[in-house]
Amino acid sequence: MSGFCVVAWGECGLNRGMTREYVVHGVGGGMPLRIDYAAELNPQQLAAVTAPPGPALVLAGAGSGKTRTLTYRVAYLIERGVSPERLLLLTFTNKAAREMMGRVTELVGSEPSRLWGGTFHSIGARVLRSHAELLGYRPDFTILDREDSEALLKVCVGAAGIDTKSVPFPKVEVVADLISRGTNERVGIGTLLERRRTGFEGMRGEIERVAALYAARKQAANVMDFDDLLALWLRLMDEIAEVRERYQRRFEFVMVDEYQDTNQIQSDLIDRLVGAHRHLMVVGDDSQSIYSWRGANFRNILDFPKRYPGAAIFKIETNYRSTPEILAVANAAIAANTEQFAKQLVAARKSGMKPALVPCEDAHQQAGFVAQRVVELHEEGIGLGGMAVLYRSHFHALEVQMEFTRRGIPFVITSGIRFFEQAHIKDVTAWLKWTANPADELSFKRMVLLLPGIGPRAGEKLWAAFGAAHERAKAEAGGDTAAVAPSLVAAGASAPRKSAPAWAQLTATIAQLEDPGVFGRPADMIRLVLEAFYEDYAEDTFANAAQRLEELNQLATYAGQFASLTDFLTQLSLLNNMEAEAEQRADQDDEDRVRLSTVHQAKGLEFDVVFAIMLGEGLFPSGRSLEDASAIEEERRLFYVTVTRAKDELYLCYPLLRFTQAQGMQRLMPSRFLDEIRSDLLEVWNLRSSGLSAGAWAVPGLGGGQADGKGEDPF
DNA sequence: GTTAGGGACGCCGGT
DNA sequence: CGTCCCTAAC
Repeated sequence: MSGFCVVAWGECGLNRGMTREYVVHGVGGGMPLRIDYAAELNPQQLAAVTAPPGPALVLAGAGSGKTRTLTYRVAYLIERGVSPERLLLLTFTNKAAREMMGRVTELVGSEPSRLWGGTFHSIGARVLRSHAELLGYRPDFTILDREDSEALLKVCVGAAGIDTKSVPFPKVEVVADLISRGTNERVGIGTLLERRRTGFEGMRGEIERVAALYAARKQAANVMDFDDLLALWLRLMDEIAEVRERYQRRFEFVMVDEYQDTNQIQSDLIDRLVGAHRHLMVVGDDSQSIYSWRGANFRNILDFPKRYPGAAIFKIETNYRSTPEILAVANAAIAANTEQFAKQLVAARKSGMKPALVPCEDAHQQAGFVAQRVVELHEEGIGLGGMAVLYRSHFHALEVQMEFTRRGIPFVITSGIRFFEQAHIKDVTAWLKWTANPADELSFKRMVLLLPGIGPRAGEKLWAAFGAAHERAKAEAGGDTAAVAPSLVAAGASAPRKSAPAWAQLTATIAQLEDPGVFGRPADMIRLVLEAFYEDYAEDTFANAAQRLEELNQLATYAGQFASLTDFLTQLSLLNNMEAEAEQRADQDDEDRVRLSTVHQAKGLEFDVVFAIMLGEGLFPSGRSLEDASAIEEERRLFYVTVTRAKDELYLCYPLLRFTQAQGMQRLMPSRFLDEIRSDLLEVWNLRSSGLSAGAWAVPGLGGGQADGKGEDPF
């Protein structure tokens, strides 16, 4: 060995007196740090990046280089001699994980392949694959999406003998939510019921019984839902000392991004992962906590210093992203919130355009304005990829979508319907899921219900018949690995007579899928299902069969990059549409399209120009939050996130009228968040009420329009 | 027992 | 506007 460098860190933090040595192989002794940290980071960032081991809280305001700090921290640790496999980098979204890993790769020069980085859920899946047996699962478990888990839960409500018609019982969605919240917040269902006062307090016992049945069913089917990826991971760490010690030893440095979005189970997981060594760095911004509805508790970040006594605290407050004008609006927007760390974002950039306040008559005029302005800005040389339209809810984008389509403005939308949750995608993947995990009852039923003449009833019978046949086959084979196709043939005896030809086709297809030459190659498996069965089925079933088949072909192409079936299926379950798309075209940068996105999905992104639309009371803040002070505070944080996405230009738009099918045309109050901004921080742009054409509005400072009606009260 | 068609209803957000 | 549930016909 040519040499190794030893890094000793002692005398620091709570590890006073404890000296650790890290060895990196294959580099010359005493290798100097390749990256000039002091030159590439500001003093606040540098302090965090070079922080001594031990607990550290980094409070990084919007646009202050949070990701930069975290990636440099990883690079720094690696350069200091910490082996990449000793690091764990947890993020909240797949997007953040991908970005972070990409930047680390760039910085360090080559991909630190043994560095573990990803979302809590994906890391959980990874850990559980290795230890599933310890929890009564097999390593080939499949993952339920929301739809699947609600379907299973529905079965459990029935199995619990609850007659939902004669007894008032919450809907499955509500039961699912209760179970999920209970898991994520680590509280009992009774507590949740009392907290919500929904009137179902008396149903506590029944709901708990359903929850227990649901857990048992999942285990029997060898499937996990999203929450299990966290809950079972934590159980593993809590109950099995060997596993706990193994991961605590392995991950000597744990880093967590977006810590303000962690919920109880996630912060417990973090505690369990770092154990006694406490080399934990968490990064976040309490003002950007926007996931309380799924149990995120920004108290986690507020209380971090209490939870980890002696934690070093770093504040990074220089904002490099936005103009001072935009930052002033951001600071004004968040000021009304009472519960937050005091912090002051300091602008680093020079002055720019004052953010625009754009009252519109209705959503249609608003869409016209956005489209028109996009075209103008594009002509001024701003790339379409640098522009975004942000909104509270998916359906707010409808008019803008139509207007962009009409005018031929290229855009990408983070669609409300998830690609992987569409019927045709789920139909085909059910075949793959079931061959990967023949215990998966839901996938089996989805698959067989596609056949003509087979409904829920026949599906149930076939499932039972298959189970019996397969048990026999396994016993005869003397193991656990009998092929499933022969058992399917046997089960076919209980299929309705008229479905016999289809059943023969299905068993033949499954036999082919099981063939070692095909099994485990997801792209080939998808194509096989398409050819053998689904193309015909789609033609007969869907009006837009051609489009759906095209999407399935795309799915096959996407699947081509996966070496194993399990990897592919896991990825399918954990990635949403947009992320999969982003992965697919990661190398092409033909991204010259305006982005239409919910604020939630735009978190962590930045754009030259941001159009925030539908800023009306009941839309943003959403109607459901109006009665609840803490919900309003969360909406306000969401608004803060919206504003801080903008680098150069920000347009705050709202319609004065809103059409709902329930109440027809209604007057809409502008969002309270707009009222909270001092009026001199914004420039009012008045659109002509007669509709839109080029230059139809006052464009302060751009000379593009006439200043007619400027300053006029829009009401 | 299955499927097709009509009527009611809801509509935040994401792993 | 689409989904879901219920009912009536195949």
